Amino acid sequence: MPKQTFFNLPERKRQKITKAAVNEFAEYGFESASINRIVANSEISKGSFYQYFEDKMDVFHHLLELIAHEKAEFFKDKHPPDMGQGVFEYFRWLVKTGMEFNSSSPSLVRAITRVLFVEGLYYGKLFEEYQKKANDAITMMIKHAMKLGEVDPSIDVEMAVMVMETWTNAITNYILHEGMKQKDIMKWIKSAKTQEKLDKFLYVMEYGLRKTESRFEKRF
Amino acid sequence: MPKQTFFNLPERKRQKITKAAVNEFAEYGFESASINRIVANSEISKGSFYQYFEDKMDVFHHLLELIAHEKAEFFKDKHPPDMGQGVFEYFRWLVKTGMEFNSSSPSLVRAITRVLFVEGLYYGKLFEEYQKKANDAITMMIKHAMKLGEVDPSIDVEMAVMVMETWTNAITNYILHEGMKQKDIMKWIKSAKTQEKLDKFLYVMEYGLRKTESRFEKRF
DNA sequence: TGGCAATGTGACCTCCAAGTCATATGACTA
DNA sequence: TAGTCATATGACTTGGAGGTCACATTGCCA
Repeated sequence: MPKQTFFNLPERKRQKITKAAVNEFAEYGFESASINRIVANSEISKGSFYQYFEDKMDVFHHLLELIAHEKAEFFKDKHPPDMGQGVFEYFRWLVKTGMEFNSSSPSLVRAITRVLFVEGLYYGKLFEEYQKKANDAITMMIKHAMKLGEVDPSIDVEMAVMVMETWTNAITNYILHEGMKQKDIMKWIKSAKTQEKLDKFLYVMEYGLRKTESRFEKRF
Repeated sequence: MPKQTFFNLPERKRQKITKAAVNEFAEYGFESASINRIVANSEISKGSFYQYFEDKMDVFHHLLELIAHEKAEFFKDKHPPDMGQGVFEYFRWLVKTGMEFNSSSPSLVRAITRVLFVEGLYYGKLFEEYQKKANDAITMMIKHAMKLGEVDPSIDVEMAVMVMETWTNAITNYILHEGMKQKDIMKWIKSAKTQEKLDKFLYVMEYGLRKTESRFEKRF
């Protein structure tokens, strides 16, 4: 947690620092992020930085809190489909709405995912608790879907969770990577073409790659 | 490419250096790998290092050549199933045999995948050509499978390739991560339990997560 | 044995990182 | 106005990175 001094700062200054930190982590990841550069880009002195934050991890924590807050705000007035529609429909909504959120703060999301789910793979316990949070939510969803008989019962919960996480990550990476090239990323996300792409991703997750008689030509 | 001096070295010394480099990249990735540590762990002097290699990238290139060579050796006397068995059967064989290879040189594989497919995501053009090679092979396979009508035709080639790559990566990461905890990783890979796990991964890729009437209880 | 080319060495260079601290600034209070 | 306290500053310390180079050691051949 940043120190009180940081929260006493005028809004604009705080945002400038936050923005510089976001860009730094998004571009360099955690390990290679440089406090010197953050300081230079936010036009504060090195000494000030250490009056606001304990260290690099502390700034990153601030970003984690920020994204949690922003995500909550973003999802507050969105309405998920009824669970009666099925878990896959719910997950589809979740991913699509999640991507809209991502496109509303692409750098912040990129910074967080890069650190948590890419570097995090190798940093052991450092970021474990944050990864666990995402995991828990998906686990609950899967267990629910299993009870309803929507998920293939020959797949165990642990694996299904891993599949969904793998896909969420792959899609997020894909969207951020492609989206960064667009001039209006939100518009691009909402475009029919991108939405169709998302549908295809989720379709493959749901039905697999193999052509099977029963469902051929049902979609697209 | 390492300099000639490196190849003039006695086998044992060369192996010691290689081993130190492998461990360094496996543990720290490319960016954070330290030549000082490689030098210390291989018990050569800094000066010698620069007589053998141009720079950090040069050592890494050596590892890329090494893994290509070792992989070719490993696969030389393995026999893939007939293509008549179907592309998915072939892919299953490829992944399983690939995992056996991975367990025969886990640190080397970990070093390479970490750099190419994790850091590589963010380093732009640096490692592009190597990623492309893997891509091309899978693309060919998919196109072949499409012609034979094994892959769902509503999925385009590009996406199918991405799916297979995503899976190959996810499985490799999973296996290396879990496998590193085992005392005999090769034995663990070949165990019925692990093989079943691999089958399930590939089953999900092939048929998806959703329970569908037609194939329920056909497997496991 | 003497001489020379190839190989090996580590002190040293520059650069940049994280983190510290004596000092300056400026706003508010007695 | 004088005094006090929170805030701001950047020169400085330490440490480790990549890379260089003058010199030492080795091995081989005339």
